[in-house]
Amino acid sequence: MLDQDLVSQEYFYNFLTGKYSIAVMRRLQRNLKEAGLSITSEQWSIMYNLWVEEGLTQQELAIRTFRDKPSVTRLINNLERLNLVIRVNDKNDRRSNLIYLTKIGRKMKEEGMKQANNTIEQALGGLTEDQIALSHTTLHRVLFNLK
Amino acid sequence: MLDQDLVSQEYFYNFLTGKYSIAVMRRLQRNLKEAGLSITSEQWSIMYNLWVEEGLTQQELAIRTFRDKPSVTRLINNLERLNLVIRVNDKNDRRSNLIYLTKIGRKMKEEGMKQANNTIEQALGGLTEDQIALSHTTLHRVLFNLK
DNA sequence: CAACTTAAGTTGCGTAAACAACCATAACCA
DNA sequence: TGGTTATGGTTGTTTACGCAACTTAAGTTG
Repeated sequence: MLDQDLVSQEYFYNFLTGKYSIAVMRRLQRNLKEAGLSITSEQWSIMYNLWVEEGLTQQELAIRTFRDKPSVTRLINNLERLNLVIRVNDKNDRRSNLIYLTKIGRKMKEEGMKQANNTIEQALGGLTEDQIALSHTTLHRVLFNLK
Repeated sequence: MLDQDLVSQEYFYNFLTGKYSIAVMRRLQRNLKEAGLSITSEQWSIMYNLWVEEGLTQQELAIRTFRDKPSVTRLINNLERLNLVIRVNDKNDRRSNLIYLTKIGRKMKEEGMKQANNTIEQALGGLTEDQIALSHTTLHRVLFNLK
């Protein structure tokens, strides 16, 4: 590869180093904070999945958030300390913890989703529906390729 | 927002929580490791910028990698410990450090870029040039919006 | 049913992140 | 020129990540 290509391919390398993602997550974090929600964007990703469906195992949360098991263990630890979720031992499979929201955690949904949608609007401003849909396809494929 | 929307909008929320980015960076990490390069994907992003242009300040590296100053300080610390880069105090502005590659760091370029390109190929496999180009436009806009 | 394998979760260790507070030097400007 | 402001970098604290090793419980199979 020639050196000139480095610059023209900059987009790829930005992608590789998570530049876009850093930008989005940082903005989400900021929006959450300004709305008075003291959770991180990583914690948000767990909460989001529980807002969609409660009673997931940590394993299932790991798959859905694309994080590894230790990361989920610790995110749940922190969320439990914040009184947003609780672990309930599964009676049918004593290895598993089922994760449920607390009242506080459930109440957080409205504002949490609002800030998420805010962030998305800020990120995608000026793009057409078509452009957004096409990127969807692309990113979906990336996830499929790397799974 | 209705609950059904949560699922159809999943793509946006994956984007928000860095799911795509985690996938790509994890793969880069793995490819680097398999090629015998013991650097993290974050360290790679610093090295990449230095392979393009040496003698950047930490400030400039922070901008180019979209990281904050403390993050760069510590990344440089670790890279210096690995003998891949050195800090050189700028004689014209004694506040600044200019970052240069060592011989080892320079020699790493070939394999480092190869693994990066590998990762990109793996991530974008099955996508057309057009699709890739369009996503480029979209992500570029996102960065512009959030900068 | 005992031995073996798989699965869910936790712990340890090293690295990286955000944010705030800080130090040193340079630039401004009145 | 002396005081203020801005800039480049570092340090401290809390949170998060990746990998490997480990524990405990289920499932499998001879």
